[in-house]
Amino acid sequence: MRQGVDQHTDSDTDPNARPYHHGALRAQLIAAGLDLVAAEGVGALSLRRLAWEVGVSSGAPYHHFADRAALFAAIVVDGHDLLFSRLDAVRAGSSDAVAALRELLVAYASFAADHSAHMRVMLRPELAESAVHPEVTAAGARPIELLRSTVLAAQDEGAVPPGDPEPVLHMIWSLAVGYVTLWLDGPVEARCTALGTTPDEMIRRVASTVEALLRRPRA
Amino acid sequence: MRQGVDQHTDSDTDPNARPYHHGALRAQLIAAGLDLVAAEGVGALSLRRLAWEVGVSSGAPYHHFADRAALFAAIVVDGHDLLFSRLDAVRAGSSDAVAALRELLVAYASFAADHSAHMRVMLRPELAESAVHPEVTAAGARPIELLRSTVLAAQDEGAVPPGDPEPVLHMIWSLAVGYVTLWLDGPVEARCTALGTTPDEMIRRVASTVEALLRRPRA
DNA sequence: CGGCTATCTAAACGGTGCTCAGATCGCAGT
DNA sequence: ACTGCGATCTGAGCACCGTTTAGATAGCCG
Repeated sequence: MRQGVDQHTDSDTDPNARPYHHGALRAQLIAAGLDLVAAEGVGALSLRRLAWEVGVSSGAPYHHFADRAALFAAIVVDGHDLLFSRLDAVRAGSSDAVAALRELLVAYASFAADHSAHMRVMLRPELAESAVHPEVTAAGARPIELLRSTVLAAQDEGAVPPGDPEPVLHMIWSLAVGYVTLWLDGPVEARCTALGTTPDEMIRRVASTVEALLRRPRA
Repeated sequence: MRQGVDQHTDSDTDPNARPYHHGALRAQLIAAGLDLVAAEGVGALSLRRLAWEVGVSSGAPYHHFADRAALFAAIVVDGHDLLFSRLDAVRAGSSDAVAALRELLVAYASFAADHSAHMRVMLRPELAESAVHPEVTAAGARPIELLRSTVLAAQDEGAVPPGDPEPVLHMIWSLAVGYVTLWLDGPVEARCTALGTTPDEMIRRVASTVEALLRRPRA
C-alpha cells in the first residue's frame, strides 16, 4: 500500500516529487476506501488511514468530504449507479417480466459478488448517515422503482395476481437484500460450501424457485 | 443515565456507598448496552461509555469481556435464544407447515420490532466477530434448523415440491433477514408510511403472499 | 506580476479500545 | 480468628480515531 501518487494537474518536469496540490484526492480517497473495505472490511476504514494510504496529511480529506459519512455516502451513490445500470440492462434483456424478476435477483447477487466493497458499504446505511446525506436515499430509490415496474409488468402478464404490487415488491426486495447480506456476512457461504454448492449457484436456484412459484397457475 | 448502582453481594449497612466489587457488572453492562443501542444506535456503543453508564472505571469491563466484540457476542447469543424460543412457540402453535412458514416470517419481524436492540446487534456480525466467537454462529444455527424442519414438513404436506429443501429455505431465510434489515435501517418504514401502511402490516401481507404462492397447485 | 482561492500540512482536542501495575475485597483454608 | 489468595476494580497510559484550526503552498485569473 501507500502508493506514492504523482498525478499533476498539468505537466511537470519532476515525476518523483509529490505535488502539494494532489489533483485527484477525492477520487483516490474513494478508490483507496474501496480497496481497504475489500481487503479488511468496513471496520478498518478510517479517514486517517485513507489519507496515509494516499500519501496526504490527516486533515486533507476534509477539503473533499464534510465528514467520514460523506465519504461513505459517495461510495453508496456510486454503487447504486453501478447497480442500477446492471439491473436495467438485465431487465431490458429479459424475455418476459417473470423471467426478468428471476434475472434481477441473480443480477443483484452477482453485483454484490463483483462489487463486494461497494455492497458492503451500501448495506450499512448508518455509515452514510442517509438522514444527513439525502442523495443516498435518492440513489437507492431507482433500483426499487425498476423492480416495481417489473412487478407491474408481471401482473399484466397474469403471473402475479392483480392488486397491490407492494407485497410482491417487498418480498423480492427483501429477498435480494437478505441473501446478499447473508452472503457477504458469511453464513450463506458457509452453508453452501457445507452443502457442496456455491452461493452463486444457490441464488440461481432460489431465483428459479421464485419464478416457478410465480408461474404456477392461480388457484 | 448514570444510575448509581448499589447492589452488594451481601448485606451492607451503608446503602449509598458503591461497592468496590460490583457484583453484577457483566449483566449490567449487557443491559446498559442494549439500552444504549435502543437509544442511540449501535454506533454509539463503546465499552468506555458503558462503564461510565454503570458507574465503573474504564478498565473494569475487561474482567468480564475479552474485548468489545465479546460484549456484542454475548448480546447476539442472548438474542438468538430469545428469537429461537419465540419461533419455536409459533411453529408449535401453527396448524400446518405452510401456515407455520407464514407465521415464522411474521414472528421474525415482530421479534425484531420487540427486541430491536438485540436485532440491530445480531444483524451486524462483524461487531461480534463470529470467527473469533464461535458460540455466536452456533446460536444462529438453531433458528435455521427450525426453519429447515418446517420446510421439510411443508414438503411432506405437498405444498413445497419435493427435492432439495435448501432453495426454499434460503428464500425464506433471506426474506426474513432482508425485511428486518430494511425495516430497522429505515427504507421499509419510509415506504410503508408513504403507502399509508405500517411495516408490521406489510410483513403480514408479504408472508401471506408467500403462503398463497406455496399453496398454489403445482403445475 | 500580484493577489485570490482552493488545497494541503501540522498540531491540537476529546473520544475510543485495550493493557497493566497496584489497590481492594470476598472467601477458603487453617 | 486470622491469613493468604484470587477475583475484581482503579487509574494511568498507549495508539488510534474524527474533527477543527492556523498557517503554508501553489495554481489561476486579473
